[in-house]
Amino acid sequence: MPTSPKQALLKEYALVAQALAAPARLMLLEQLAQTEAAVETLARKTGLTVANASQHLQQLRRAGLVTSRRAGKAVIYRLRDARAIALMGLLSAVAEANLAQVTDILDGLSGDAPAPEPITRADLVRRLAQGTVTLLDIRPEDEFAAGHIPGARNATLADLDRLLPALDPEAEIVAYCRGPYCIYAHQAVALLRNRGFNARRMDGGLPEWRADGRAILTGGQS
Amino acid sequence: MPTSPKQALLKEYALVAQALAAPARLMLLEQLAQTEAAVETLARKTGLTVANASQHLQQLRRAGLVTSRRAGKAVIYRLRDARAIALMGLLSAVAEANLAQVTDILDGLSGDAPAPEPITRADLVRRLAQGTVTLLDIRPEDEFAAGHIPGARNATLADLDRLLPALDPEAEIVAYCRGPYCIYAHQAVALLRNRGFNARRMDGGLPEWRADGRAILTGGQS
DNA sequence: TGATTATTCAAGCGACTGCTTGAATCATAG
DNA sequence: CTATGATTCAAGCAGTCGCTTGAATAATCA
Repeated sequence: MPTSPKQALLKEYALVAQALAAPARLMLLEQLAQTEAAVETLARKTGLTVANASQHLQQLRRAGLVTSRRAGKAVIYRLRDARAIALMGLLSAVAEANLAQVTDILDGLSGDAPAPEPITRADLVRRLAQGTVTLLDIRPEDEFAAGHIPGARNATLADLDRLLPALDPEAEIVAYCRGPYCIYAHQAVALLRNRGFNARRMDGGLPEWRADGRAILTGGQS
Repeated sequence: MPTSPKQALLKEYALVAQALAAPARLMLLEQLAQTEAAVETLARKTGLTVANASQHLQQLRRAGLVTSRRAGKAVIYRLRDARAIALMGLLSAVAEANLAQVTDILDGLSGDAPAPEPITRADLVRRLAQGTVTLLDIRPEDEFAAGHIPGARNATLADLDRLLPALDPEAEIVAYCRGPYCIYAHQAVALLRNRGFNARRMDGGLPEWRADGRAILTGGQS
């Protein structure tokens, strides 16, 4: 018998979940959430071999999470729609809520003192309008150039110490990075708080900000 | 070196996705979204062997999606929180939006004419208050008894033909069942429309209704 | 206590995954 | 057309997954 429609449906749903079930593919999705990219670029950023990345990307495409198009000799992959971002976010939310392991890892990042609650994106907008907050984008320069929150200043973790003297010690500092799987912002906040600054994370990363339909600024260093 | 925190995090996230990556576990989650239950009950409802169901349930527990408690000689499993339902819903939403296969299967269920858009839960509430709609719960009687939407009438697919004469041919009929993975409501709507009734599905199933915080009626046949 | 019922454990199997390697394909540039 | 660069395909290997089977635990009941 030709397998019931119910079984066929469940198999398709499982296929989507399966696409999210490998760390390598989560890394690729995280990168793709920043901006579309060619296979070779993605392979380099994630540390995978090109052939391996290609295979993972094809699996993501089969699951309907990404699409690809040819551009000259390169093939550009991109997220299919914002739902993929929502799925990634929910996945990490479930993991953080229900897996003791995850909270341990994240707490470990923030050193001795517990990190404060992240600021919501809506609140951040208000604070930015008031000018009562310094916003840091903790991602590599090329990702910052591909799009960032207006008013944000780019800094990698390595840069951060050098940047400290230029920061207003009175203003609150908000850091963000790639999104749910990215720990740069966690680490930046920990470092800043160690130095005595009043720092916290933004809830979500740039992909979530973009998914909200909020303004994005494209182009070089700010 | 003790694997970077980043890798460790991704592995945990992947673990959650992996738990959703097998049709058998999706079936179990669908059942658990109706009501908590013992291993043997779940095994019978899903057609799995008891040992197999037990192993799947343990995997779900490791992923933080369900919890268990002992009750006499039985072990009762239940969803850990509403996030699991959200995750299941999003998974099916992505699959339906991005996988041609899925839409083919679902369209195949509804016969010749395409099915109308489902009614939102908020709209349904309004229509129920006005009394301009007949609500059908297309699930087995025991699940209906464990909780259903107030005002709903229980009917399995097999019952449905017998029930037809009692239905108001003028009123619109709305059907719902277990949730995102359940096709009973699809099938019921197709059957009713074939018979000339004005029928459509409710968006989501009982678990989503419950997750909204809406009223649930518990107890026997209505 | 021993018998019963519900669940879990442990071992084994066939199938599938993720990764590597090396060759094949495809589009552009000379 | 051939050469080059980017990607994909194909084969192979170690490791994991899902399922089955039969035994081992737990909690109740007579």
